[in-house]
Amino acid sequence: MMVNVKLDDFDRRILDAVQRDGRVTADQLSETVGLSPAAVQKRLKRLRDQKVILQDIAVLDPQKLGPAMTVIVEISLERENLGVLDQFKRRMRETDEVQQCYYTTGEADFVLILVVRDIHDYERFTRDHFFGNAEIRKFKTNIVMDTVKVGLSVPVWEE
Amino acid sequence: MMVNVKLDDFDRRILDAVQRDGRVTADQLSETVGLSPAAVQKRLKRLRDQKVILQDIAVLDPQKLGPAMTVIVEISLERENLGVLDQFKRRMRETDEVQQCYYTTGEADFVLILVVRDIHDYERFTRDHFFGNAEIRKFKTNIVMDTVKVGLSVPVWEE
DNA sequence: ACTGAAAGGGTAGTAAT
DNA sequence: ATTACTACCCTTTCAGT
Repeated sequence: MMVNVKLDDFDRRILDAVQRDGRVTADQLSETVGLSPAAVQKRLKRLRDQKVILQDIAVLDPQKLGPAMTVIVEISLERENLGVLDQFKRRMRETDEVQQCYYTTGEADFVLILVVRDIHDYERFTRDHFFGNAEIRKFKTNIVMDTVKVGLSVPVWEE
Repeated sequence: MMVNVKLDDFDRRILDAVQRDGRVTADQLSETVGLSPAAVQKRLKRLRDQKVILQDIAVLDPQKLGPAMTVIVEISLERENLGVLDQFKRRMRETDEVQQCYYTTGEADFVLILVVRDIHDYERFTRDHFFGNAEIRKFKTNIVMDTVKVGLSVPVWEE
């Protein structure tokens, strides 16, 4: 379960760089962080092994793949027992249209970020996943008009 | 503003693969898509030039970087005029804690996904960005207890 | 049909990591 | 040593005549 990973400032600088651009070479990185290319590569390998770097991915433009719409949905469940919760989570993880899913406190139990083709596609989604599901008490839909900022970047804080 | 990029099934298979794992080699890709490594690379270059692939990034585990908390905030503005909107958007783009920002229809005007250190850090954020801002009518906070699914993956539809 | 241009794949050699 | 990049050549397609 090793949650305790200690990172120094070199690690932080590397992480800050690769989360902005994962294609920077160790050579370029060596200059910005102040280590040799080989040292940078060793650290990168360690950071991946330790799952500080979870994955390296390409970010696509949804629009370019065809008509696309982002929808944010807040869901309240009927009653929260573990079985229902886990089943719902599993289903969200398995569903392609679900880009992100958060289990939250507050008004909503879940917040989903979906990418669907159009409003009809979303209507179909609600039929398949919400109306057909007795556990869902209500849900609230927010259509995204402007994706102001997207990313998965995390502040790399100084200690 | 050439939005029209036509993609064939080869492109789709490449995109589907790299958005899951951006570190697959052209060699490996060549097998899964059925082209030569060089052809795959040429397509990757084109897809990046055409901004179908927007960026290649490393995804970090926020927890591993120190204490971290994800918060989803729904914001309603006082009155929506273009100046206020644009200024707010710009500010969100510039703020490190703001991982994602969406301008939406529905109950909320904006939905933010923040990554902060702890609840006190969030309190400071609200003071700096919400209470000090006369344009913000109200905001609703959802603390994330479980990040069920994260990613920026998009369905790569068949035509 | 014939030709020439354009697009895209493969091979192979070179540079980078 | 492995992987990425690229220059070169070949095939297919399609436009214009």
